[in-house]
Amino acid sequence: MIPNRFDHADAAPRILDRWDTAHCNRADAESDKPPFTIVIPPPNVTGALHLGHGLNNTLQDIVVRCRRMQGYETLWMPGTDHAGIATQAVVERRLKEQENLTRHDLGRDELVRRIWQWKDQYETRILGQLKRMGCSCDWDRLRFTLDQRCAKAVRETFFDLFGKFRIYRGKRLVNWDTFLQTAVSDDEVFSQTKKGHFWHFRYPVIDPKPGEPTHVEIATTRPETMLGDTAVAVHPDPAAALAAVEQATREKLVDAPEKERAAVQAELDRLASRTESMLPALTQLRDMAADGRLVQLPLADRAIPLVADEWAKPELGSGCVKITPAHDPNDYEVGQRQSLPMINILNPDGTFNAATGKYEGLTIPQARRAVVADLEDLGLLGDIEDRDIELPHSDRSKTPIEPYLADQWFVAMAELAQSAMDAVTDERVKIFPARYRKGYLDWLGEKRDWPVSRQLWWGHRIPIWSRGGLDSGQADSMAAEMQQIAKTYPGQIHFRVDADGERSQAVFVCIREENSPAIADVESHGLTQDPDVLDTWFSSALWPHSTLGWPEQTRELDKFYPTQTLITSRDIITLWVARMVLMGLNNLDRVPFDEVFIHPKILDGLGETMSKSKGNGVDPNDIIDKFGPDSLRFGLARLATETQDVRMPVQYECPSCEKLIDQTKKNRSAPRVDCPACSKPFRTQWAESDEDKALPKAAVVSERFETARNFVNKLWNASRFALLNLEGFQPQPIDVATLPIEDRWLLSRLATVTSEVTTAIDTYQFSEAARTLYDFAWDEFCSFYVEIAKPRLAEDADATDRAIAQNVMAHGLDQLLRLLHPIMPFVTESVWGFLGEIAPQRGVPTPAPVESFAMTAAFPVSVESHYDAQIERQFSEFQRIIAAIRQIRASQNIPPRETVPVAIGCQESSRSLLQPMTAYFAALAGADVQQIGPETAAFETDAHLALPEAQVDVHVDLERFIDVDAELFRLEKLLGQITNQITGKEKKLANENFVSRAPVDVVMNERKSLSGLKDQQDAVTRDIAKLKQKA
RNA sequence: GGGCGAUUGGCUCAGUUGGUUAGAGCGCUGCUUUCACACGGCAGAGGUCACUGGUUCGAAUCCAGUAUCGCCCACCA
Repeated sequence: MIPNRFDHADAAPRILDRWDTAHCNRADAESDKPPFTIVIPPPNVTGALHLGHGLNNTLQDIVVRCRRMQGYETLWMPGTDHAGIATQAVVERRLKEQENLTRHDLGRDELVRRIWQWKDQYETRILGQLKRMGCSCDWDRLRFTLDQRCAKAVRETFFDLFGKFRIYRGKRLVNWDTFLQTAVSDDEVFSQTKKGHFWHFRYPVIDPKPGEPTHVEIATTRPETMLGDTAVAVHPDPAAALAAVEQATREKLVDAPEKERAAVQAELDRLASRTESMLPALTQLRDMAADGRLVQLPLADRAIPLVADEWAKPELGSGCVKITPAHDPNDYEVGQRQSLPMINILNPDGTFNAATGKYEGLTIPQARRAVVADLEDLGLLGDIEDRDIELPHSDRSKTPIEPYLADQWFVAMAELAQSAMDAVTDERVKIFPARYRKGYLDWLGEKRDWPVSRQLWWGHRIPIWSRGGLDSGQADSMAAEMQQIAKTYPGQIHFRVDADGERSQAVFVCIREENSPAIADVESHGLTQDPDVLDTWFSSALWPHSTLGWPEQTRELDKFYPTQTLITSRDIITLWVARMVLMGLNNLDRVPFDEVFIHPKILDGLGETMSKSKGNGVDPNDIIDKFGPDSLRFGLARLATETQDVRMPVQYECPSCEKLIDQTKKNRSAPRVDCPACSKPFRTQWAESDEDKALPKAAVVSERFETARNFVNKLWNASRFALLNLEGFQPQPIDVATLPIEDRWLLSRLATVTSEVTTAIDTYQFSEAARTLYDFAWDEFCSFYVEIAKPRLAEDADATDRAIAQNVMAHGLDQLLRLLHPIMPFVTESVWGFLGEIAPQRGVPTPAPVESFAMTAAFPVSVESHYDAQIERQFSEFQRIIAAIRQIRASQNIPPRETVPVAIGCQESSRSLLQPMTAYFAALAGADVQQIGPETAAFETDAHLALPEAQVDVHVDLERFIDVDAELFRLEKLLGQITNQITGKEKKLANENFVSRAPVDVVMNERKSLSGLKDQQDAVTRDIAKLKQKA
């Protein structure tokens, strides 16, 4: 009646439905129970979830379910992240591909509307994935980083920081994406090596004095930027700098490996000759710089200064370097140090602007050709070297990045960063594993101000209105007007007047609320709102409190903040975790979470991170389809160890024959693959042609989940056995002390396992928890307890004992289901339902009615009084005897159905234990135990195995089965092993140092085990002699 | 360039404070299909724990160095 496979596809949706109807996931802010809160790391709405998210959310759900069962008022706050630039870029790219439109064709409102559509679509998909995995979030509380609640928190925070002067405006070089026309953050930039050139050219010195050079030679990979040059730099102390480099190279030569010596030597020679040939000229240029001398910037017809700055490396190029502060990050630094003007030569779309005169309107490549040609005409062009150039590219648009000077809003980090560092150093926030503390502290320690403006349309619009170009009189009267507005709407605006360019001033007003009446007043004075939006991490940083309703003083906030733990991946420790800490402290003066657990990353079989762009990404849904949600979860938890990233070889599943085909670099980027098994083709995510698209699609899966799937099946079937044998179950109180040894053994093991699993989950050792449960369920509960219980549960068994066995079995299964539920919620809930029907009241020692859901049942607490070391030791003796009999049987090829006579030589104390277990020897090893006790005699045709640790001799009667050769082979091999060990131990004990220095108990143990081995050796030798005599 | 981590049977990984014969799953070999489960059961083969030194009575484990791989950060006129 109950099928022999767990049908997850059928059961899981119904179980989800039942949990949902009973509101099992819901957290109640009015509850008296202690709170336990986790906020989800909100997945980006850019696309569907992959296995990395699968892992992240599985681990959270394990903790959440465990705490819920432990009686906490548990809130797992779900939501998604608007992911600013990433989402906008995805939608813009699609717009381009499908409709050949840019965002400017649509306009701001329409583009944002399209992105909302996209968001709705993917949010639905993401939530569907999470729900299918069994994530027990409180779905009614679903948040989005761009929803009204979050918007309110964002504005309140911005307003507060602005008022505290922790938000300021400044010009900075940003990574400019000329395609998307926006600044992108450093982490959205990747480098690509391109073939390029190193161009040398000369700038004329203005009015050279006699003996001075007429030209300064510089070299660059970006000739067109010379139009924005505002200086030429030379090192302030070229002699010392050269000497330092030479010294360093000489030291390198000393310990350079053989194959590199020649290269290092050549470099040293080059430096030496360079010092000789160039030092005088560089020194002279340095003096000229100190003298304030100018050079003529060709094509732009500007005089620019020679400056002395350490950025100019005398060992490189010509030793002089052109300085373009507005278009190069390093030159920008030099410009700041040397107070140089900064000339922007680009328009936002990457074309040259009016400042470049006749080059206006040219694209960068066009301008480059023009500049080079013009310099050549002027005779100022020198050598052109070939060179590989690392060119930064935008991760989003895949186009080259231009460093670009732009107005940006910044968050001043000095105090905020310090507060977040303190929280970790004084352990208000604990990071696991602890090694990740360093990265967190180092990054915050730099206290670099946080640029928060993004030139995007998708995000929280910066709540600042401004008007620039004011003279000082206008600025004063504007300030007075704003003062008036501030009075009219108390607490609604902050304003300040600031410099705007060289001569004029600007007024900036920050408005607190989205629908503030102050907005109309402010705008009536000609102020307009900043078009930029905030960095997506600004709203993410508020996630733990914005989702609970801050800045409102809600019951939820009171009950569920601060949260207890955060489970996330290591690449956002700085971007997200650190910022949540400092924002939590700023807004609520309390850290947002007590503990942070950083879990491993999932890599594919080639050791690469999974991503859709590589084609090795795995959709959790595909794994669920093939293996079921419990297998997905168990498999991930089992692999999530503390030290290692998870290496997960990935396969295509052939849609025709269901064979798994290993992914290789080659086939994972192909649009179609021919199945090597059935030779039918299938398509991949890359299919483009209509022909390919018509093929069936292969799911990308991993056979790594097979073990977990088998485990689910094992548990299901053990449960099935128990259920089938609980017929007529009657709850009754149990006197544990009078139970047979196997029952007390099970209770003792349950006590141990419960405490181990609890500790493992408390300390984020998910792999350990999963393994402990796997081993216990499979090797102990199924392989021993269930097997032993079989005769006791049989219909013809003693009725009294059968009733007891049923009670213990029901209890054992009950406890196992509870322990496994956080990791495998579906199969356990399913079995829980069946068990509840047949045994609605259960428990040892006192039966009680059970909860209707495993999900809301109490998590087991280790019953210390059930732990019994003596029983566990005795039982393992029993297990070892079983193994010994099986070993002998196997070596003799005794057919499984045959029963063999067995004699067990043991101490008197063990006899009373083993005697009642005769039936189990029969059931587990096909043994007919004829004698047990100290005076046991060997059989006439005897196979003998000594278990010295247990002081037990196992004899099997081979009368009917003897295969002399096989038995001799077994004994000779055994003798060899024993002899080897004896040799090792004798050697060890002969070592005077060992005997005198090692602890007494270690030495004693060695002696004891040696004498045991020697007895065994004698016995085996005798057995061999006897056997040979016989033969 | 700086930091972090890894290197254990064919594959993927465990291995607690140094202490008997280094474990598991998959794969492999042999046996096994009325009796919960063949997604099962039993037995077995397979490892000089990356390398070189050191500390120690004793090292997969601690220390130093080397090699390879991975991740993060910085830098690249």
